[in-house]
Amino acid sequence: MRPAEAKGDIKGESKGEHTRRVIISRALGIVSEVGFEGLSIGTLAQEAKLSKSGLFAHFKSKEALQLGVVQELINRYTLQVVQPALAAPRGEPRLRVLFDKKLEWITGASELRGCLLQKASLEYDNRSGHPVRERLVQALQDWREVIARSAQGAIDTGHFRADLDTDQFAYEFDGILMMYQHRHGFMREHDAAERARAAFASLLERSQRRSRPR
Amino acid sequence: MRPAEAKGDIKGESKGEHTRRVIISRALGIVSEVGFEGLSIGTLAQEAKLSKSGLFAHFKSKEALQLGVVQELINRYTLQVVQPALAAPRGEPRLRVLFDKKLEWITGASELRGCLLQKASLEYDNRSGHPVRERLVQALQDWREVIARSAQGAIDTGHFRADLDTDQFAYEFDGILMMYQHRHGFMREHDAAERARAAFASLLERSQRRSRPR
DNA sequence: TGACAAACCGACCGATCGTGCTTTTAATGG
DNA sequence: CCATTAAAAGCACGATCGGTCGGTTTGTCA
Repeated sequence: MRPAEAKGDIKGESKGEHTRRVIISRALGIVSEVGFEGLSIGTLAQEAKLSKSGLFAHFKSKEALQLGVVQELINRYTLQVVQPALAAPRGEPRLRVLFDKKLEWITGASELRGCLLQKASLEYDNRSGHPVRERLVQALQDWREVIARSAQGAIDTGHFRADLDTDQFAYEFDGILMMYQHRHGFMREHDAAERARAAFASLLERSQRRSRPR
Repeated sequence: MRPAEAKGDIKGESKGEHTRRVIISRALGIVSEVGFEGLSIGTLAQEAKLSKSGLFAHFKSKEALQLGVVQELINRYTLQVVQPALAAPRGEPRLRVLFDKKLEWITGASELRGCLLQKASLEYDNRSGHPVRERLVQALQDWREVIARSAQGAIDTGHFRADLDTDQFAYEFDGILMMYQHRHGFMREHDAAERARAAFASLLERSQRRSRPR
């Protein structure tokens, strides 16, 4: 019979599960280099030291492979960006952590270059109905809500003024970070992080209470 | 037969030049659908009603083709976004036109979906040394300077406060627009334009004179 | 340990990729 | 109107694409 495949068994990991993790890990590296659509089975197999068919046995299609990669990306994003923020105290501190962690995520201490979610969203933006696109849309909606709810938390704690539009806050928050991805990753500007932090400081200031008299 | 196609017929244009324009025009459409690297000679030839080799004769390599497409993109961008702004009066009005025109450009009144320059910049962001990348970097630096210089103009005309950091202004200006591309083109949010305009209004307000004492 | 399923491989498929080389067709100029 | 030249087609190449299939190795459990 099948071995007991209880969910989330990291220690008792079967060979196949281990290989699958290796594959997706390598795939992430490739995707960050040649883009999402540029990920090919052959190259990936070579990278993972497997035969094409051996690799293919783990995913019944390329689309499933792409979905797996996207899901892994989302998992890492949640782990490295969202969760540290949720662990921070509510209000402005949480938003600062959220910003800093995403900045780190984009800067890419690891081998990943830039925010692959953003990259992927541009690659799939007119692939209506494509499962990968739908998954990305959902993930990025979740992300937007994380920002907006954190902003609402800052209102509740009294850091932010009560009439702040939290969705508008999320829009500008993410805009600053998207621009950082562009200035840092593509334009290779050395002072991109300073610009981003300055913009964020400005956003925070004008979101705080009694920031402007009328 | 002289196919005087209603499509922009330039007077002293030889056959080859006309065909080249048709090719690049079709290529732009394809690029906006399948991305920049996804542009293939075969598909493009079919679209332009040419044989693969017939098309290939116009560009000695695929890289040259890509460069041609990028250049055409830059030309259109200059024509539809930058020049209308330069025709507007200096100061805040010019910046408003710059913003509106880029918003229209992203929204894509034509068949083009979203800002292909942004799309391309993400596809080539780790292709260091690639001619297409270098061309894009230069174009986007020019764009950044257009914004910054327009902001400087607004300082000179007295609309903006004298101590405004024009580069910081350009950063936030473009960030709002990049976010619009994401919210409109990918997330398909109906109120993306309102969000963008609100963010821009806020940016303008806090750039104006006597908005806040430091 | 033996059996059986999971994991993996090598060969192969048709299609398409970018790119040459040669030939034919069409435009142009004297 | 014809000769020259430019433009496009025809054809073929090696490589790679996603994907299939039959068989072999290897891990796991009774």
